[in-house]
Amino acid sequence: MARTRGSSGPKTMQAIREAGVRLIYQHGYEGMNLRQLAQQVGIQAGSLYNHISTKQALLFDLVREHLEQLLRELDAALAGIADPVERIEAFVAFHVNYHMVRKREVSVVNFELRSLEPANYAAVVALRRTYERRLNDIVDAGVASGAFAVGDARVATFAILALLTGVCTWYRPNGRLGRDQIVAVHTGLVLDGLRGAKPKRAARPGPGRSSKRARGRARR
Amino acid sequence: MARTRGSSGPKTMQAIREAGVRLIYQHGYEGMNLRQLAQQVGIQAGSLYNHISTKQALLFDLVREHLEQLLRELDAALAGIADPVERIEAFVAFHVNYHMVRKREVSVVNFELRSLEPANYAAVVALRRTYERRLNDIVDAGVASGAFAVGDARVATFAILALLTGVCTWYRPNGRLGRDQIVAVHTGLVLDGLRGAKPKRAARPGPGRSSKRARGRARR
Amino acid sequence: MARTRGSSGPKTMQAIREAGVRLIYQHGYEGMNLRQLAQQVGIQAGSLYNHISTKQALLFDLVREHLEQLLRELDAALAGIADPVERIEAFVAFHVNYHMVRKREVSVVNFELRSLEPANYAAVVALRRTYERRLNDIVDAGVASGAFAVGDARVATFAILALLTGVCTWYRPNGRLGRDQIVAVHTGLVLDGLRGAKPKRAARPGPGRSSKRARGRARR
Amino acid sequence: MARTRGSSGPKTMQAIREAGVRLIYQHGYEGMNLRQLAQQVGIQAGSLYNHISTKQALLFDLVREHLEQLLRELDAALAGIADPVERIEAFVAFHVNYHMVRKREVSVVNFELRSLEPANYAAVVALRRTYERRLNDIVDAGVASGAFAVGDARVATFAILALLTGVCTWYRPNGRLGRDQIVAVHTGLVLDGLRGAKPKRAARPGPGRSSKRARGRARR
DNA sequence: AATGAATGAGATTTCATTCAT
DNA sequence: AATGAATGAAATCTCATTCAT
Repeated sequence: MARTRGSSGPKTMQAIREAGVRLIYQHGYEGMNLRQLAQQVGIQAGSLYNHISTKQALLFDLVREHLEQLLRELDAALAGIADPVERIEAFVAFHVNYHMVRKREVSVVNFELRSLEPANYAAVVALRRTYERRLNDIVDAGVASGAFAVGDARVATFAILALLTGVCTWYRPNGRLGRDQIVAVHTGLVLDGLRGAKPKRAARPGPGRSSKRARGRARR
Repeated sequence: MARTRGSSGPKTMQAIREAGVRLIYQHGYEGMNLRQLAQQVGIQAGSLYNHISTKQALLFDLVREHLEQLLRELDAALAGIADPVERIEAFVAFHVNYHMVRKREVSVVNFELRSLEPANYAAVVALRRTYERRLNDIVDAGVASGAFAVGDARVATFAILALLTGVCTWYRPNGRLGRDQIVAVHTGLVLDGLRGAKPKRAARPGPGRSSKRARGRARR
Repeated sequence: MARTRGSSGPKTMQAIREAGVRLIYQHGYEGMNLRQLAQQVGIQAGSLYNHISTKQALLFDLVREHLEQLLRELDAALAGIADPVERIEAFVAFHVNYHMVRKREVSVVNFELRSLEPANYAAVVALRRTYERRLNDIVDAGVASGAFAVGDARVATFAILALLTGVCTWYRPNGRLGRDQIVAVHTGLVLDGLRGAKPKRAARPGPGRSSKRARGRARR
Repeated sequence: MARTRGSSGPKTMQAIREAGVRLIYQHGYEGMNLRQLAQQVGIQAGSLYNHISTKQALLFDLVREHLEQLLRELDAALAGIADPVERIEAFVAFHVNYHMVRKREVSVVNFELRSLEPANYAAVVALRRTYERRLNDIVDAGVASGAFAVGDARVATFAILALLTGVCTWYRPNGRLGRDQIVAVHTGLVLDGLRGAKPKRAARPGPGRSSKRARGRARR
């Protein structure tokens, strides 16, 4: 007899989360409204408040949970790897894959932080810093071991993150390149950047400013 | 003689533009409201409509004008340079500097497109594609000449743009590094990525400054 | 137990409709504002939007529903009557009574059509045409049977409608004449007009009725 | 040096009047806005105030002037005619022609009175009453002379006005009927109504359902 | 846990009117 | 007599949130 309409039971919260990410990704936090959200979940707007406390709390929840999961999965992906080059490779593979598979969640995390209230913002930025530090530590270790040569480790860290994160702005699941290829290309770019390139003309002084070698791929 | 109320004259539109970029940068398009904007300009909210037709039209205007200016300035920066390596160097220097100096305008262009109505969105994306094509063409030319070796020119183009554009998310005018240093670091990263790196231990010969850009310092 | 704030329940929509007709009658569609309307209903202006979608939609709703009801009631009033004279009598009685009893609704329907958006306007005009056609058909039937003699059935139709509808502009419930008397006067005027009058005092017995056609001109 | 844009000189006020009537006819007084009006005149909205004092004053002006002209022209049309029937004919011809030729002005006068402020409203209604009295007096005179037989002279007056005024709601300059024909038809209708019709074929046999209507009384 | 109707604050936009030039 | 930019009030509409049921 009971309730005839809309979603129900313990699945509702999950549905809210998923629709929330989707809508925030499409319209931004400010641009999303709770009536839309409720409609996608299949309930009335007022009913959302049986599951969330405020719109802001929903955003914070989504962002924090995804950052925590990101960190957990990163640590799992790096576990047991010691060599900086291999750790970088693992990091790139993990980060790029995660950003392709969960591009919506990631975009929300990256672009909607400004809508967080100060306290929430601080908590989230701390998590993000932790993630950045993982990469920064690898770069530092590689520099220390002589595997990498970078002008500035901090800038390099940001640059790598920007480079790798950029993938979630253009990746399409059925695009020209498969995920493995995209990972390979980015791994090549990052490692090349971290090692420093061999001067093109190397030891031979001649004018020949060129020499064709598809080395990025070759090295893979 | 002079008008007594509020701001006035031909400077109002310029003030609206500037305050608009500032506020959209801070709060996003949806998060900005016209009362704030009017207040920053020093007029009443309704008076904005002597200068703009709608809030949406203001966003479109700001985005389009900045993309057009970006293109004009890029073309000026590349004018007269033929060699792909030098063109890349010029591109990086221009792009990074522009993104440091006008980080707000750039952020608005990059993050607020989703708030454009379909027709406006299409127009803006076309402009952005034109800009991307400039870089893509340089990469292609470099590959053709043998100066570059990349796995996939299109992905490389996106990767470089993401890398370089990322700078506007963390750059602070009085930060640790000066603008020239940041440009140098990024030039190094991009050229290394495009050329393919020398395998790490390769017996790197002498100082061999490959080009007039300050890469030596960056890599050090 | 009961709700504490404002009006509520399924009666609100009805209250909106009634207050809407009243206010549009008084101030016109453009002249009415939703604050007034909400106040008369006993809710906040924003709460109206739990019941209507836009102000325009409210007008359309009111107009369409009243035209549909008008048609339904007319058809009920004419049901089972075959003779054109009797159908005219029934039409006049119905129309005049309706326009006296619901003069506000009728005025809204007649005067506020120009405020309807094109699509809504078209729908409403179609309904009104249907109503006009009912009268036109009766006139045609009377002309065919020889009961009526009119110069032009279409003009006569419009003239009768104007004549009968005019009553709603001056009728006051407690005026000098009762509703039955007003109906009787109009029935007389219409039938006289449709049959063609006997020249007053005529003095000439003959068949009289000078000519059923455009007598005005002839007399000129 | 002198003025380069827009209309000018003594013709501006006339242009405002004409555009004002047109726009009020189309959108109603409340629905018309002064920017539209200014645009049709070819000046800026602010410049209107060199010619009018307020929007309300413009409406009052338009309405009053047209009513005064209507009265003047009516009196000219009736001058020198003594016989009630001929006076009615003259009245009908004048009124219908005026309402066909100036349907916009007339509609404004008829439908926009509710937007007049009380003082203006009173002045205008007084003028309109004067006009109605002209017709009422003719009807009374005809009844006194035995030329007309109406149930109630006052109702008949309103009915005739409604009937004749209705023409301005459907008349189109290039319609099926010419102005003369329309005048003729209405003259016939009015005279028939005023005189009382001769029962169609007299001595109507049959069961005669006609009698439940209170017509006998009305015509008495 | 859901509904549906309400609140109240605030958003964008409109508009008559003013006024220095 | 015209302009163009301003005011300030008010309009329609949106939306997060509350709450009796």
